[in-house]
Amino acid sequence: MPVVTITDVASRVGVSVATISRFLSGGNVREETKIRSVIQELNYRPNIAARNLKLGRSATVAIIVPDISNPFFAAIVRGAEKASGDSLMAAIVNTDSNSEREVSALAHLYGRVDGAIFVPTKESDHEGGLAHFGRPIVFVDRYLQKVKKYDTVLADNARGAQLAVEHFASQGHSKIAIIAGPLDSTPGRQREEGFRKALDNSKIVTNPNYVVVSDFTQAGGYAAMNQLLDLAEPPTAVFSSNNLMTYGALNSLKDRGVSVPSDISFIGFDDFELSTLISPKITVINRDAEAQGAQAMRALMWRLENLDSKISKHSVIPVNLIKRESVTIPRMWDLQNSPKVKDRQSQTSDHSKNKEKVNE
Amino acid sequence: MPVVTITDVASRVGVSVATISRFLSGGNVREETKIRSVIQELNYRPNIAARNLKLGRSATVAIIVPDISNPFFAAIVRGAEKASGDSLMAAIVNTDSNSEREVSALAHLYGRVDGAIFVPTKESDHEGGLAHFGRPIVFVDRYLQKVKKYDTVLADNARGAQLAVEHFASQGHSKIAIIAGPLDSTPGRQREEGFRKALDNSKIVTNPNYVVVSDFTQAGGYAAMNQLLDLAEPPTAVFSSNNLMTYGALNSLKDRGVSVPSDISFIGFDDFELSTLISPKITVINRDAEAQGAQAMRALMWRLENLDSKISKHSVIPVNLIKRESVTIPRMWDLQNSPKVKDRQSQTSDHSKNKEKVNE
DNA sequence: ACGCTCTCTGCAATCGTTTACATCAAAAAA
DNA sequence: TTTTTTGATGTAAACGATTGCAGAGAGCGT
Repeated sequence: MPVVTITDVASRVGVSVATISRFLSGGNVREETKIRSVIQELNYRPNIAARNLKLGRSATVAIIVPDISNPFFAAIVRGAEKASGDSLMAAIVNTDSNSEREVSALAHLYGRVDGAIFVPTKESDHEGGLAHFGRPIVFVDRYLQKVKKYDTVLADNARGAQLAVEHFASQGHSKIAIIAGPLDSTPGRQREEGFRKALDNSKIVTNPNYVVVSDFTQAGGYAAMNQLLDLAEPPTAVFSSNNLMTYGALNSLKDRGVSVPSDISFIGFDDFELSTLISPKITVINRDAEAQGAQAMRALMWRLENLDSKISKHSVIPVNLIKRESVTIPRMWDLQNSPKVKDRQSQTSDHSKNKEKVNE
Repeated sequence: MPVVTITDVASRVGVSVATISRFLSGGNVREETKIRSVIQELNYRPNIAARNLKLGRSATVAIIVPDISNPFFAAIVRGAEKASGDSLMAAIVNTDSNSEREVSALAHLYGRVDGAIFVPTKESDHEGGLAHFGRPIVFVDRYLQKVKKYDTVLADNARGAQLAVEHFASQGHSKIAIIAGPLDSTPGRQREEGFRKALDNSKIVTNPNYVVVSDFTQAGGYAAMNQLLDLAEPPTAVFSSNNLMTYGALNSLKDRGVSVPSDISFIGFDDFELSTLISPKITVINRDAEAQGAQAMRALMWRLENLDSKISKHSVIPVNLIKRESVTIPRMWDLQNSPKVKDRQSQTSDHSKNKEKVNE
């Protein structure tokens, strides 16, 4: 299997390599059809390394995500990859939600890629690393306040929280809680802010106990929900700021025998596979993560073509409410007094029922 | 931001570029410390394209999977990427479970990568494309019978099916069914074969109606489970051959109000996130998918270093049974007669209960 | 017929490395 | 001391593409 080069093609056709090269880059050439057939015949493929060397680029972009196993990040990657077309190669880098690995990834990628799509774990300033990276970066779902020059693709986080609160309110809820993400992360902060603002709009006074700040992990969601349930006056509706915390919160509810939605109404941010398999089907705020990834890739590609443009672009992906079964009207007596969780547990037929089944 | 080359380093240190190059590739050089500091100072990074051009390789491998959004494939990718180290770049390619896109991906990758980890959708012969690709490929979870020269990393599929059957049998089940994957796919076939053999070992005669061949999709699992439930004498235990079909099967059971495990015991192949959130927690056959991906990458890297070796390597990833709540002993009367599904539905208090809740 | 523009072509330099080969000094062997 | 061995170094030729430059026809107006 001899490697066939542009020279082989040229000599076979009877022209110079320059002509072949020009043909390859879309120039006008006399022997077009013959060249085409010879390329086909010899199955010639341009040597990418040589081209990249000459052109001073790598034709590769990095997609840096905390965890590819998370369906949300997987969707981002997939959308981005799909949008990249044939001209670009995408190198996926997993940082395991580890800030240090983010900077080392950036350092390692330096000189190997033309740009990056970056979903940082925190908003910690990688500034040194970022500046040093020296190539276009598009941030997804995170907005570095200190460094304004980068493009971003965010979800409409505030709107999502607002939709959730409004839906709760429309069902008559006023004891509405949020399990928030880290306030030093863009989605964590924006969703919390949107939540507060929506409560204001609905003339509901915000109970500080109903805002518990967690960490976007399943364990965090579990603990946060426990904390809410332990309140003397627990909320009747809970909004969880991301999918992982939703898993944790639902586990907590399940473990404590609190029934959804009859005891507590629930909305999560970001849809998840299997959201329809669990009982009840969970109502969620959804966004098109694949579209978000695609948008990021388009933004990056645009920037690669317009390296000199100074203005940074920010796009926002819309969100929508998917109504399923986890929200209903609050119980009558919840509107009046505030029973202890304990009292309610004894009333949750679902739980005792579950126990029965397992032990039978 | 001037690009710093090996020449800059050389002249700064006061040696020739050859010396720097030798230092970079681990050779012995006099000015080692000085070189090191100059590289640091100038922040020199070797130009990958130039190196690849000279060395005639790309230092990139492709990881071709049907669907990165599937947690199983995501884990494969992750393990592979983690095992690749710094020397190799991994390009992920999604084929959307589309056989045509597989061959076009292979064609597109030709000349761009040094090798590939490939999880084909089917075992259809890409032979033309594969031969033409002309570089090492490690197959994951699929074994092309026609082309024996490739390395493979399979799960211990037969053993998995065997574990499931034995667990069912140990609980007293004999009406055991399988929702099998496509028999022209390695895992589909091996799991089905393992299932049959395990039944034999347990002296259980195989009821042909209890083997329904499906397609590894959620919809397929749903239909297959319906088919089993429609039998005059439905099984008391069902083994589903992959996670997607498990989702579908569970949805079917839920929709038809068949309670797990009191009405039917259930085991799925491959664990899934949230397997603990749904009621009951599903007992599964599990394998370490990340380890499988890592193993594949190691195999590929080994082969890249030993291109001439003719023997192909096949490794097998062990499986284990994770006991949870979806298996129990069959009902007494199921051991004697065979009631219609209809009769059983009226007995599933869980289902009516659910209905009540929704309508309340 | 002449010059002018226009389009296509080939030549050759170039991108930043690696490495075979020749050198050369120092260390080891004589 | 002389000869041989050793090991680091420099020189220069690749690797396979792109592209500025200049040349060669073709087409056209005068």
